[in-house]
Amino acid sequence: MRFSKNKDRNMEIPSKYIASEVEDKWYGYWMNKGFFHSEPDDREPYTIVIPPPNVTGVLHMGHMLNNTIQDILVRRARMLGKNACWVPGTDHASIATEAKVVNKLAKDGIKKDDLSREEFLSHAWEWTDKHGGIILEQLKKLGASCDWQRTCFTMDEPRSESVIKVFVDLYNKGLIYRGIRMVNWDPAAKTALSDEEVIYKEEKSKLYYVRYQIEGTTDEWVTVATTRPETILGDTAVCVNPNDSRYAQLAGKRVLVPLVNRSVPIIQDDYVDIEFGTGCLKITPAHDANDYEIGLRHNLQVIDTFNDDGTLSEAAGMFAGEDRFVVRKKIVPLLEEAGNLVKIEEYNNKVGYSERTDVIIEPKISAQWFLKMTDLSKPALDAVENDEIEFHPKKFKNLYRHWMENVKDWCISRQLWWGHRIPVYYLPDGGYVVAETDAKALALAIEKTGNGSLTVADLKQDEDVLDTWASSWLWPIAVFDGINNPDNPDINYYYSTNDLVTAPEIIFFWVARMIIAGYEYRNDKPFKNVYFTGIVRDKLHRKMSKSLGNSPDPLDLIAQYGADGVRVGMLLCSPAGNDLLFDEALTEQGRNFANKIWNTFRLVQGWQIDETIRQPEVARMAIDWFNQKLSETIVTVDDHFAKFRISEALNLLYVMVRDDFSSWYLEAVKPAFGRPIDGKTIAETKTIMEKVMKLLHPFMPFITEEIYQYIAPRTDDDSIMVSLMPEAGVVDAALLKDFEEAQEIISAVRNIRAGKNLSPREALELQIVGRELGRFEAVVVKLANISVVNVVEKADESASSFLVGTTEFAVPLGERIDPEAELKKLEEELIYIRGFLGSVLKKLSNDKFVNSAPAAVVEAERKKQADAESKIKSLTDSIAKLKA
RNA sequence: GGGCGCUUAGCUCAGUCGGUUCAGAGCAUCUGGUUUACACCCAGAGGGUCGGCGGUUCGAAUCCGUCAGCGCCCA
Repeated sequence: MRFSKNKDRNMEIPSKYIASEVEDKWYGYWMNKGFFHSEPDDREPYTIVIPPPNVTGVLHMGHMLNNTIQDILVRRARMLGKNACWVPGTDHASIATEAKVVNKLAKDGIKKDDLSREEFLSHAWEWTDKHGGIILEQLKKLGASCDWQRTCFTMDEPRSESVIKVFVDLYNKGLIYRGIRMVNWDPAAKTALSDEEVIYKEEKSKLYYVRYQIEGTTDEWVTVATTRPETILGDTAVCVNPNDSRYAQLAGKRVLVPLVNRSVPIIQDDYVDIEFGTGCLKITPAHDANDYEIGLRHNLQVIDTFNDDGTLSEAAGMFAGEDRFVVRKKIVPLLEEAGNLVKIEEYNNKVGYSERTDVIIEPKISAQWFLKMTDLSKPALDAVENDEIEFHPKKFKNLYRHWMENVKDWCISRQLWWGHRIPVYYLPDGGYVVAETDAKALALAIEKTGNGSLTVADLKQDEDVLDTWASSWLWPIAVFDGINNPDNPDINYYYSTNDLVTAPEIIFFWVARMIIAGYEYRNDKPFKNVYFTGIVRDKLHRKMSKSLGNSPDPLDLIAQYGADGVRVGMLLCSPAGNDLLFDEALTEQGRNFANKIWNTFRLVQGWQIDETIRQPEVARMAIDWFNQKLSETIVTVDDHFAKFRISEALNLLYVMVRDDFSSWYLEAVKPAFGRPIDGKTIAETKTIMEKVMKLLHPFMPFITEEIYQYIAPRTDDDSIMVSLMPEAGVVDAALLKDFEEAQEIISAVRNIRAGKNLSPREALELQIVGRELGRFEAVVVKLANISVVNVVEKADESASSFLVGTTEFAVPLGERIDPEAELKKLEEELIYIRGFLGSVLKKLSNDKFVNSAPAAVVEAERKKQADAESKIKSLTDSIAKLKA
């Protein structure tokens, strides 16, 4: 069916722009025409891959900001004649999604532990199918010009295949290994977390001083300080600093662990801080990362006293099955009873919480899969260092360098079901093989064991899945299927991509790893520029969050202010790289701006046209000027975009539309009330308006399309979003300067009117002393409502005078002149200029300045001097005249 | 504790190479305005010791040092 965008051109245009009535119409039209879709061709490509939001997530303000910026970049690139492709998609978000599914099942009375892996996954897919993609539909409301035909999901088939293929490849390169490590254990999700997924919070807690009896004595003790008395049951040593003379005599002795009376050695290690607590540290290698390292150095026994769910295990010897925090409470009185508790102090420390489940992280010894990062990260570090990849703002380079130079191996396994299952297959008699598929694994197993009777059923695949980032780090490659088909036309054309827009909080999780993957798998950067947005906060600087309830619903905002209004509002408060303090007043400002634009259109559209009238001089001059102004604006906008100063580009256009276009240009060409406009001026005005709409289109796609379609007859395929941006002509700076002078004259005359309460309808005489007014005289005459411009040698005695540059102007006021006020005004100005002249003369009388400053600077000072002297002369003349 | 960054108008921020009448923008505030596109508007005004101190320089918001305050990252 053919989409109809024709409208009844005779209908009266409403005085207020109603966004909700046009936005869906144009989005539908763009979709229908396939304008968002890209295929490789001869044009230069411009590519962005979306930071994939959580598949079951909903749109929040951070997405709004991020995707607004991406859409602006993509729409602009498209209008610059590039083949623009913005690839959308979603992320499976292992932990977050699994947690949601577990909660949902719990509400239905189903425990995850009672389900098989397959049963659980079918629930998870059901959930994904139901909620997945909602967020992408929401992006359409924002106007996002994504190539929806290319929508990807990190767990769809090509992407899953890519992830597994990469795992096998890295394993075969010797970069993946299985290691026993202290990991951040989330006892609620029962999975390991990366360091980046742990949030440390300052907490009031207690420091317990506990004494351990020295073995073989009856009343000799050492006292340790600990925040975690429940871990005492896993102690396998007590440690002191070798330089601590207080404890020198303890070397080689043993102590008894309280309550369980286990005999453990007293060891010496530099790690112990002599100043902290008692200077004596208990060592629990299974439950503290530092203790674990010390344990390795001193060959200590490792006793894991916790279960995966955070309860104590049989190995603890007591409290088996009870929660760690319950045990902390219960163990204290027992220690006291046994005579081991010395004292308890209040203490502030930082406690790690899981980003996803918000439970306290338990350090835990665990077998995990790791990726060696040192060699892989080298090219990725270099690329950013030498600006092959540019960060905007630049300050993030430092952060990146610091992380990359201290990069740790990446723990890529997660004890979850929702995700890409690790392609490691354990053999019946020990050992394992790594392969993309069951069949390949079996073949490998047979080869490895020489046992031809093995079947798939004999292989046991690893239960764990891969960290979500282990799929999203391939995103810029995988969305073009560049892992599975490294030489396909899409990847060759679109990769590497141009810009990535994301948040600085995932610079390590995601950005750094994408760069690593890019060089490893394409030998090329994944993107040229990374633009880091700020965090959206409320006006009290608080991060927007569900729990605070301080985040507006983006869709409500769009309904209320229009997508264009919200986009403008977001950008107006988003300086590059800084957090933005969102305030609904800004979206209101955005809506008001849309309305302003709408009314300029109403004005232009409402004029009667008479082709027989000659074009007035004033209109011709205004058109000349505005075209220059447009060129100047385009040059500056280009520069802002080149530097990713998107907010500033919008600000410039905002001011240009409101002031230059509406207040100056349109007022200058506007025909007298009730009169028609000449054909030439209306045609040129519509051309100008069309250019202004194009410049605004990336920011405000809907209203600009509406006006573009309305202002001239269009073919069915003619849309502003696929039109070309206006180009800057040569800027005539002298002309712009002359117009500025005209603006100053007009403002000054208006000020005189305001001061004297003169009606704008009353035409006034304008005197100019000693020279002609210049090329914009007609504009001054019209906009200041001047009856006649007279070149005079001396201004009229009863005139109010003013200076523009060094030229004196005057408006004769006859009886209405107030000599007192006039005198006061002139004298104040004289004082200011004399002061200014003084500072200039001071510089010029300084030989050091004259001799060492560049000639141009000295020359400029001399010019200032001459101008000031000239001004002083005309001011003193005027003052003398008034006093006479 | 280590590292990085920030501090400019009431608020949020620009300010390029140290040099133009350079201390700026938007918002907010105040004053005036039902001019015929727009009160979701227009025309004006006020408001800053450029965090403090010291240094370099003919000249510093800009460069250096130092102190204070704030933020982020890492331990």
